[in-house]
Amino acid sequence: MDNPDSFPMRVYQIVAAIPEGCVTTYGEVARLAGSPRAARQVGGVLKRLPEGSQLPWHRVVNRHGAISLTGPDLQRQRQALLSEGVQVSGSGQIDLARYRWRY
DNA sequence: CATCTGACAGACT
DNA sequence: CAGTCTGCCAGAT
Repeated sequence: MDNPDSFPMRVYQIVAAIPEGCVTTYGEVARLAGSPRAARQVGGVLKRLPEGSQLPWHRVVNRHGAISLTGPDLQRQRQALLSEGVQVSGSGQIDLARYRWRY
């Protein structure tokens, strides 16, 4: 297991705190995790989430408010967001000004 | 141990 | 507005 201060663990705790019906960006998660320029690693952590994780990873999008995944993965994230009231265009575009979570 | 590769972002050209 | 470069850091090769 990772020690509590590891980057992955900090990311887990932050993402777990994002309220339902809201979204935030990879960069924001990285910033809150204490590594303002490690946005890319946030994606890396979420990508390797253990099977069956209850972490709301779908509430994390890129700085443009767009879903960064492609193909079927994009549709899964889109559906997850739609089901909790977040409007998402067919291409995966979200209105950040409206749904962005402010810490 | 050296390199490469990203679910990104910000600064710069 | 579209490329290009760099920081960051875990995993894979």
